[in-house]
Amino acid sequence: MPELPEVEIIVRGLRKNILGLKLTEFKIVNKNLRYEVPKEMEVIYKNKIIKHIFRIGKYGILLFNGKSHIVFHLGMTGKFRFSNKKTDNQKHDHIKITLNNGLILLYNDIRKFGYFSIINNPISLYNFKNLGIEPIYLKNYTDYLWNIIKKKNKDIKSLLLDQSFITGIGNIYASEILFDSKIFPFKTASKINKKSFTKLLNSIEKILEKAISSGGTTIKDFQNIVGDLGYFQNSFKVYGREGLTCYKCKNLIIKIKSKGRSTFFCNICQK
DNA sequence: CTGAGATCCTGTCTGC
DNA sequence: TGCAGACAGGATCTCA
Repeated sequence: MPELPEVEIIVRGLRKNILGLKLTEFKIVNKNLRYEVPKEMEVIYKNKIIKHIFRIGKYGILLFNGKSHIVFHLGMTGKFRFSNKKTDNQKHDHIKITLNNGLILLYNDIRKFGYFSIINNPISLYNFKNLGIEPIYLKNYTDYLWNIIKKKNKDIKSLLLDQSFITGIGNIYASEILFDSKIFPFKTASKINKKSFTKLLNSIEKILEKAISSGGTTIKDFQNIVGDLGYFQNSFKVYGREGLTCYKCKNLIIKIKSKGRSTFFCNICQK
């Protein structure tokens, strides 16, 4: 589900609804996520106040008064929902947070690839997860990124999915970004010229911004915190369009599976 | 340093 | 209708 735009939408929703509230209970319903949810979280966050909520890459951060904060990752199927009923239990609910205004925030994750962890210094995420550049700051790191890209012998699509290069891009937006910048997904990164590279950075910014302003992408089940669906999928040019005609050249969109991930492209428009 | 493939897990869709 | 297999917005590990 969640690439940078979806996580951003979730984080904005949380900020709007629970910033400044106090947790009256932090309950672990099912600790089995990608990493086991630390039991002490139930004690640590009880009666703590949410001071800041923000996003780093595909991670969400909740800052509290005190020294312990929370980092969460939504994996493929992680989602939040609000409830005002204490008895609201659904299959695959993992975390139940009760706020001092009576609202209950539930974290549900079917495939359990997401997680909740304690973090003391959020900036340390950049180090221990080895995160790369935030898409919003790309323009400030043009030289840095160019120096990396011209040394990489892997294909550009793999590089875009590498969170230690640029953080936040996932499988859907990688295909869309490469179509927008007219770059063939399996082109070796080091062979991309400066002009295409500049176009690539522009496309990353453009596509991600448009996705955010569209409320994210809903293919199966992404929804924001109050249940609204995203609609960026209506703007897809290549993702999920294999066998359909390219909007630009009328050639058929191709799907290739590589490294376990599907890649969509137009082999006329993308060189 | 690369790519390929497996793995974690569950639900849904496709084809026979 | 049933069932096996493929596939899914991610990240990480092993092996070649």
